[in-house]
Amino acid sequence: MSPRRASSEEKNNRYNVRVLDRAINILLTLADGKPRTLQEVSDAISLSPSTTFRLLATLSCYKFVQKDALGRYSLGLTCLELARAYYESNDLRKVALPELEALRDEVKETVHLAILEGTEVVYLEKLPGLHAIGLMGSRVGGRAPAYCTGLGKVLLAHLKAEEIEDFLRKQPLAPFTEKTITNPETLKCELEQIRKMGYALDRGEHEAEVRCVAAPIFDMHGAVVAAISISGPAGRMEPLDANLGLIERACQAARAISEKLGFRPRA
Amino acid sequence: MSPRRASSEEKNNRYNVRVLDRAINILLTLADGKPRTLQEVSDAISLSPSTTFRLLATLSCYKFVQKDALGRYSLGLTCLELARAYYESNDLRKVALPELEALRDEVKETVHLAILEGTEVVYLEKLPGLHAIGLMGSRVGGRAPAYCTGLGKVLLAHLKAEEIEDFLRKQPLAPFTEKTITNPETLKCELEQIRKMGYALDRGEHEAEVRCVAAPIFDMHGAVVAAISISGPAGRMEPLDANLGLIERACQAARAISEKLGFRPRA
DNA sequence: ATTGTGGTTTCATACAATGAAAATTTTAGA
DNA sequence: TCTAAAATTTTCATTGTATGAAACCACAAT
Repeated sequence: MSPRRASSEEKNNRYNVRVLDRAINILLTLADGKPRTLQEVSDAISLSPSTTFRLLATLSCYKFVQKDALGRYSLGLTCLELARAYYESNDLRKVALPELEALRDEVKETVHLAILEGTEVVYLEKLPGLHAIGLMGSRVGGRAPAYCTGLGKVLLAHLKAEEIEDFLRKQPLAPFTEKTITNPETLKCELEQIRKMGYALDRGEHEAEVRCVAAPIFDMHGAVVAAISISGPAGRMEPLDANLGLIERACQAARAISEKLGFRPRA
Repeated sequence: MSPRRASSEEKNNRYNVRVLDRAINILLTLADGKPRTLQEVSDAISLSPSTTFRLLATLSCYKFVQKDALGRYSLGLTCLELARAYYESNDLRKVALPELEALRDEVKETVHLAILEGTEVVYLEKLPGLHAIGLMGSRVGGRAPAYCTGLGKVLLAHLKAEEIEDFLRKQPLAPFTEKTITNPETLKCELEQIRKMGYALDRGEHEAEVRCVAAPIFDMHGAVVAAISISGPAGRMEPLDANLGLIERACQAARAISEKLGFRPRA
């Protein structure tokens, strides 16, 4: 699904502690959800079974990982508990939540809050729409490629020109649907547009049946730190460009959140 | 709120890797949500600033922790991502979810899924009721004391007698409300009752205005591995004992989940 | 400017983490 | 059920890594 993190030793800052590096690699490896035996883990991170065993034992004893009945390791409960802590103390999320709830209740469609992380979007909050069970694949803590989602495009649009070039160099523009933008030049134009308009549209570029409007959130320094979106099935959202009420409402909510973060509209 | 984990070095299994131990203690320390400066962290875990610095640098580089504008550390995005992985690959939760949704839609009240962890209950899933905004303090990944919640009591009830004694030795029965059971003997009787009846009631023992019905989930070996509950405001739930429909529905959902886990009703 | 505080880097040293290999347990096969 | 093989757990000697002290630096407060 999302581009997997390369095996190991990729982020060697000068001061990294080796054991920690290794232990973290175990966790990241297990983050794909596949339970592994000791051997499989030790293969995955290229360490001797004895070392791997000791690392897993330590992680295990704090419930960072757990052993299932078949002796295979997977992530443990502590991961969930740390996430709750992160989640609750996340200012952006806390500030945005009331606005997002109001927005969701008003438009009845699914509302997202997300940030840019590398070449991907990470969802910080998802409020499912009030219609039937959502067929949207997004999950809190989950990722999606930036170039083909409303949230992603609006976040990319506000990067520096050089960062955008950088992004294009790193990220191949694979087509998810008919509508996915796969030409770098086209994407750059689109981003330009988005920056000027102040919002992004997604006409099924990632999931064919999903349409979405996204708007950026600014912090007190005027930097874009996150984005929100309203998404729903094509049936209810089209014609998207003409749906000015929805677009306006998304932008307004984003502005309200920005102001709560200390953003001054006319700087 | 929840009893804090003691400072450090408490879980010294023979084979623990020291650095890892220390790094994990940093994470657990930061899990209270309070951002800390380098010094505060190094005090909290009783290590020299240089060592702490290096550990934090490593954690930081994998986004396990992050530094805010004031140079204070708090938990980072990776915690959220690991949790998502844990969450999605959690079989119990996956199996239970459809049942829980059906249950929630039917009774319109808040539905929980939880497990016992030490002397506390950890919520794995929370489906908010369909009435107004919930005043319930529970959160996925969060904890609550076992002895004064429906979920907790039903989970305790199915421990071995010796484990219950153990629990009572460790856990002081502090009163949260008028109704909290603070006498160990009374609690033991209550647990006995619960085991016989097959479900637990909470008449505001933790949060004064909340009532709750909880039922146990069994795995294929007949061991109790989790519990579910229906909770709501006293106004709508009382008279609780007489609310046989609700009780029956909770037990039925729990049984359905148990069977999906391979539990054979009449063994 | 001056001092002080907290953060970062350097460095020599001790000892903690390591892998090889032995011991043990578990699994598979007959 | 017993035997062989595989995987896990433990031991152990060695080395190189994590360590804290102290030097250094950035920056705030005076």
